[in-house]
Amino acid sequence: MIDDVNRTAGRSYGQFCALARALDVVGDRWNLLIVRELLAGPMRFNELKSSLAGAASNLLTDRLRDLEGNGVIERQLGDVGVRYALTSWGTELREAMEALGRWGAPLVMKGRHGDVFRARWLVPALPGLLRGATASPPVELGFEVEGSLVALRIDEDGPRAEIQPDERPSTVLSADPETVVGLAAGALTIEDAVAAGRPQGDVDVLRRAFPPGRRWPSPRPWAG
Amino acid sequence: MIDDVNRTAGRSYGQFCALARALDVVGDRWNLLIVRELLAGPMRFNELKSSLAGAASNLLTDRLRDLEGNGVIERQLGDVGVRYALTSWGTELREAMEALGRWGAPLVMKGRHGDVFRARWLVPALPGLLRGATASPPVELGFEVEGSLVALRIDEDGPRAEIQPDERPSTVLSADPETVVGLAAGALTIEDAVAAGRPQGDVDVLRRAFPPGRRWPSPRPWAG
DNA sequence: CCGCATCCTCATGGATACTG
DNA sequence: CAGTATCCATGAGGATGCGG
Repeated sequence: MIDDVNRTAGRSYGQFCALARALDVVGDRWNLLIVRELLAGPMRFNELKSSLAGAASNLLTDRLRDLEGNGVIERQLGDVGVRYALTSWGTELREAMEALGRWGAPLVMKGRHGDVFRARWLVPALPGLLRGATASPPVELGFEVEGSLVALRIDEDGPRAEIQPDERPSTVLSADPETVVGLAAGALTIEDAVAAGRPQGDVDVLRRAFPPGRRWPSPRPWAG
Repeated sequence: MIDDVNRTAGRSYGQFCALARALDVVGDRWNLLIVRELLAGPMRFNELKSSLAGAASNLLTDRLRDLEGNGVIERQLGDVGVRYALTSWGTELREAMEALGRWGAPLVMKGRHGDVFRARWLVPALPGLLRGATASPPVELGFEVEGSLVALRIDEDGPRAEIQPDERPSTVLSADPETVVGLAAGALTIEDAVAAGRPQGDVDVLRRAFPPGRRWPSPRPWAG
């Protein structure tokens, strides 16, 4: 408790550059993963802690304070306790994070190597990886992964996802994380995913959401 | 030299998620700033070192090795020595970095507080902040900042920038970093920038590149 | 000069335990 | 539930050395 002043966010790069300033705010370890969690909705401290296994509670506290002080997240004091939520400015990180996720998609194609998984992470990931997809009339479907349901809706405005929706879509694909992530990343076709999972409802709805022919924009030398 | 094996890139988040995997590769401190430097063209080690003042040389070496091992950058052994350049996959980070820069733009609007500046940083920043702008016929202009010339071309495909172009555009605005960065970030109008700088050539060319009415997509609570 | 490698110091991150 | 307190390992940052 010696000096808690000037505890903003680690060390600044000291550069007059928008990217460097952004990294001063969200570049520290765990910060963008906290934002990813909150992109699916507000969370309690212990929810964050359990979802971000590996982050110590003190570190999580530090990061939440930093992000709050910088206007990225806010503490909501409800009658049930403290909830953390993105501010409107924090929500605008979605575009950058979706772009980073698309860039990293080839890395998840190389398989899961004992990594942990949370269905909540699909909420920003699915729309990000399906960026540009539109459908009219809209397509509504769901993925059931490890007991959690993620709803995906594609309409004229593009794709959106939601965790634990109020009503269950009539078409749901139950599958394991490898299948759903691989499908979203383009490593699997919808036929692969349907074969590997347990489809419920109209398989043609799934085919509309994941038409064939999606390809990586450029070859990946290390993909072998 | 005890154990140099498994020195990939710091500590992995251990999450089966494209964003987390991406951050495993480029999330370490300085990594994205190295990529930003190389987005403007290949660089020598000492160029990187001087442009990224504050990064120790050993750390820079570590990061360059990591990025090379992960396929983001490559070492080019020319007759003049070693040059570092982005791979094609590394170049694809541009979209994510432009998005992060747009998100961080409000932070540079709050002014330069003794931060260092390099004209090279404008090369990814200007197109990122002008994203979506098109012009036909194309607009070509330049900014002269601290002795360096940055050319900006906007055509039907959008904006592109280049450091130290082969030929000097006929319209060039000489100004200080605050003016150019503020203009790009939307904090200044082109009239402000022209008044603060020394325009050479056709001011209407500048007006075409920076039409009035650019606004932030949402209010910034902390902007005061 | 260029391209690092070594050494040292201290701030930061991470794990465990504990408390209001 | 929501954090503190404490301790330790690691990584960042600065200075310097050194072969080519």
